[in-house]
Amino acid sequence: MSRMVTIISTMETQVSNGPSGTSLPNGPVISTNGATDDSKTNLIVNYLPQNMTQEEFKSLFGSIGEIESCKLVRDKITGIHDASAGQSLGYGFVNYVDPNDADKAINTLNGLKLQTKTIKVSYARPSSASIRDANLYVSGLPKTMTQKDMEQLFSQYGRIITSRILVDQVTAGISRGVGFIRFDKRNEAEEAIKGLNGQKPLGAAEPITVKFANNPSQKTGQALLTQLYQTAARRYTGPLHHQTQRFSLIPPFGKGPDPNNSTKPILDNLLNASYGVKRFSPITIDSMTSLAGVNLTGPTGAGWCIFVYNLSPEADESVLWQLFGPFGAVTNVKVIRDFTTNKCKGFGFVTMTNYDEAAMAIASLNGYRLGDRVLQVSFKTSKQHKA
DNA sequence: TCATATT
Repeated sequence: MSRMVTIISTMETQVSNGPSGTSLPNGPVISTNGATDDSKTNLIVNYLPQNMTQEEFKSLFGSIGEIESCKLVRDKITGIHDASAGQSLGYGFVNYVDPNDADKAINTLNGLKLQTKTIKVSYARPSSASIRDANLYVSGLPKTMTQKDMEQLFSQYGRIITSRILVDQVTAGISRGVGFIRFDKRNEAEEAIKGLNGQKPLGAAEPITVKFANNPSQKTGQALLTQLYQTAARRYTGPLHHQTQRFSLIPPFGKGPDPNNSTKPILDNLLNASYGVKRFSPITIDSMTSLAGVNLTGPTGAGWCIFVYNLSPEADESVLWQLFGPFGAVTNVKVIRDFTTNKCKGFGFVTMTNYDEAAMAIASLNGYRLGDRVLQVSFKTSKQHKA
């Protein structure tokens, strides 16, 4: 019965690290809200992979700079055993100590491909009731109408935060005639409904329907259970139809969901040489595991540790996220640096949760040409001898 | 008849 499961809105607080250098006796401290002014330290991150955890989220954004607080937003579910582990809503917030790091995070991580998603990193608007429930569902759109056309139609009612037209999965690219428009303010959305619901767009045969979109946090119990089932099932079978997408390296920047969000891909120089080039190493997984240092670091606690060799002195953590993120769940990355120069010593480590994803990343990235360097990628062994 | 953007 769907009424056995009720959803309450989330009012979680953001987990804080506390002031730097201060040790916290009882684990994470609960801060008051993140920045509520339009400070340049607080970011919103959208389109995160469903299975990304708070820890991975923090690890990813912590690689940019010191984090004041961060939070992966989740559903709070009552009526189900163990309500503490709510489903990720696919977005989160990061508040940096230094505004420069927030800027750097946008430039570096916006557009990053993680599994099947392309994440979006942008400044969070000041939290306010007026910006909530400003999302519209539009149906009956002419199949020829583009996202741009739709935005043009709706922009007369206010500032559009994001828009999307759903497309057919199989015939990839053909409009399903339905879409979403998120306005900056709820009252703008209300005006758009009044002005456009039941109206025919210039020259269209049929009128469109404009209404508020379903709120994800008030989904029915049934819908949530099927979603839980589907995400659970996917863990075992793997997202088969996404394989080609997962294992190709394509430019992560420039085609974000929001064209208004400018990206300055500072990693372009690092990744340019490899754009569009699929490089699959001929070395098989089996042959790799039987290579010299047989003592693989097993799935000890965190996951599978991967050794990455021949990184440039300028390499940073975000490069490793760029490279490995598309292959599956990455829990941690680390670039080994010289203590005095702070330059990369030529290698680093990546931890991945699942063996098959780690193996696929290795098979694809070992021998991968990054700029003018050829990477050596393998499972970490207990001893990395020098050749 | 709807993918997941405001703590």
